[in-house]
Amino acid sequence: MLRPTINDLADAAGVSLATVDRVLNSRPGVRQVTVDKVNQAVEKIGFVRDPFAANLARKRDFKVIAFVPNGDGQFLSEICAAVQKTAKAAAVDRVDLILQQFEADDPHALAGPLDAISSETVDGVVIMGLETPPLRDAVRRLRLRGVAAVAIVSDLPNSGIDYFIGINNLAAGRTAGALMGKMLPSGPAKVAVMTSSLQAWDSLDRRLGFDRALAEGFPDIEVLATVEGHDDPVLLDTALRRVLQANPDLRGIYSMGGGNRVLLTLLEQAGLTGRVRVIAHELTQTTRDGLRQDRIDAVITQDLGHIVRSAIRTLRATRDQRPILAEQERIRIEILVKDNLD
Amino acid sequence: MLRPTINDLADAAGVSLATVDRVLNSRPGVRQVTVDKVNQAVEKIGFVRDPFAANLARKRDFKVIAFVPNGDGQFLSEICAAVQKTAKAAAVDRVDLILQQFEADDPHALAGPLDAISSETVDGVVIMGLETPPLRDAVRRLRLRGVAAVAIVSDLPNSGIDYFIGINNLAAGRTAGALMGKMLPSGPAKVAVMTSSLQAWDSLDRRLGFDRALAEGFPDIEVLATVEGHDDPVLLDTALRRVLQANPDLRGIYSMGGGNRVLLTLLEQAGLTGRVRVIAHELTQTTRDGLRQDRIDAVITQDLGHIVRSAIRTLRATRDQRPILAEQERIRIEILVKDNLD
DNA sequence: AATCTTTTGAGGTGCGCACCTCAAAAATGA
DNA sequence: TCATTTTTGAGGTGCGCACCTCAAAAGATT
Repeated sequence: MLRPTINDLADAAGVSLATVDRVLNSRPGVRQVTVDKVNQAVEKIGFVRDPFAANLARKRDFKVIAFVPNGDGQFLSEICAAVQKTAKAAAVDRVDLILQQFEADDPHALAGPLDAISSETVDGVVIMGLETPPLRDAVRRLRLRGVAAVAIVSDLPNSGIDYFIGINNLAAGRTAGALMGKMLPSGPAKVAVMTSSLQAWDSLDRRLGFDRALAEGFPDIEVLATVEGHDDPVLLDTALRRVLQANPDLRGIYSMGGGNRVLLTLLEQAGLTGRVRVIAHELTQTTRDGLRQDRIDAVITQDLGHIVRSAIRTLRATRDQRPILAEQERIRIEILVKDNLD
Repeated sequence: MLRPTINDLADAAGVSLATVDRVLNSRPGVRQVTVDKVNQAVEKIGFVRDPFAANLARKRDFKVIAFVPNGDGQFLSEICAAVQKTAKAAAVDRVDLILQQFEADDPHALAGPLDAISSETVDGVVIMGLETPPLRDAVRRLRLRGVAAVAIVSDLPNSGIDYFIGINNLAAGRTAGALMGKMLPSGPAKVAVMTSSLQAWDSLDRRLGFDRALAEGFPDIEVLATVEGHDDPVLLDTALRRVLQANPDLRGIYSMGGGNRVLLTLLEQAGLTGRVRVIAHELTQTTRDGLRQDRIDAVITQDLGHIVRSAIRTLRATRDQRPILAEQERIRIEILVKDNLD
């Protein structure tokens, strides 16, 4: 008997197939004694439910909605592209993945649609969003209604989500810090840090990690105050110019969020390309080109395709009550240089 | 009709279910006209076979044998561990993965078992091995017998395998070179390269890539001749000592294969830890500890778990005649520093 | 036109499981 | 003890597909 079936299980437990079914699918009307008997038999013969056959019999697809904020950042576009690509490929596996965008600025723009979701029609949701009280409460209600939920990219620690799929941003910042330290010649040096708030998911953690790694390993390096662009290219340009002028001895820049296009243009104009170490976040068209053209030294990124696929697998495992392969679902903090780009 | 079934397909094609079955499973006795009719209907209604239901009906598991050379290197142990871990997890998906080791030194040790494999009992094989004429021919015969085959870690370019799952070692070497260059202060410097032949899969490519990246981006850096340990700790120790003595101004070491334990011990004894940049390959206990203890600056590695899982998925997709998600199966050249280790 | 061959259709069975109904058995209460 | 409730069993159906058999229809050959 290579793989015990429910029939084998019924025999082993000394009960009927109907009872086995009741226990396996936690249907009511079974005494605890009998439940235990079946569960013991499960252990004894090593029964593992075939999820494929189960879902086939259930005759239902696995429906998932992915919520991604709208906006014109390249990073968001990449996320959406990853979702749509995964949706296409996952259709074969009876997964119905739908991308739904929401107004990023309005904290209720996501809560509303979430409240409209019923466990009758949707099995799970993937959420990319910053935790706000309305969102937190909406996710909690959603979970209570029996809908599985995972957060991607940015954690929702107090929302009662099932899992967070993404990188540890403190560690990402540390990684950038360690790299920056190793790439600068020993001795005193100044390093700038920039971000553009909205896209700068978890910039605080990244900054903290960056500072810590440098303080621990490279105490001679001075990290300037964070330059914030607030998603405004002009504003960012002005702020960056000021920093460059005030610090002619600047040796490195850590770009934690968007605004890389502005940064690279400015560095080029200032004749600093190649003379200032640049570490940026997320692989986008700009950062990819930046690496290729030796205008960026390293990019810290996460595999968005992996994140989305992992989110789907995790949601599905949750519903099928299957274990999760932690190793497979772990999102790595990737370091990209010109040569390991593709 | 959310997902057309073979019944819908039969209707759309204007033929019977039996004929649809004959066409889909390429059974004989169908006129070309009819075949075309069915295939056109497939396109028209967008029929996609449900691989789960198909395999359920086929009532057969997916049997795979993974061939890994024996030996006492840490890298090989990691591979074996990854195979066994995957085997356990894949059992749920009706995949029967078996690890089979072979004598690495004997070119026929792998060819023999491969010749013994029949497509009746085995669906696919995963091979980690260096290409030799006997192996190449054995793999070719295997493929002719209808058994799918993928190579992992090291490519078998002339063996007619279905896919290679692993990194491009030239690019890996380039990556190491770029990192080394960026981590050394500008100006002239000497860098050593070491390997320990047997475990040093594709060391030639790595060396080549390393040299190229440095020559292109950091022409001031001089790369010394490769130190070879031939899997002998004493020999390696002696050779390394000689290099260190002859080059007191050595600033970096690129370890392409095994022997990292010897290297790190030696550097520690020579008081060079932290003064010489060290880039090593493959994440093992030694390199992991080395990173943690700041004795290694960076490790170039590949996710072995990913490789094995990818190999299984690829073999399965091949048998089920499903498309392969290139993006998902791509193995990345990972750069690890202390802070993005886990 | 008669025979032979190739092609097609109709129908059934089972993979492992979910889900349903109805009756029988067991446990519980009065 | 009998009536009531709870628990269990027996049996069936269908998910989408593979695979099998046998007969009918369509072509090809003489």
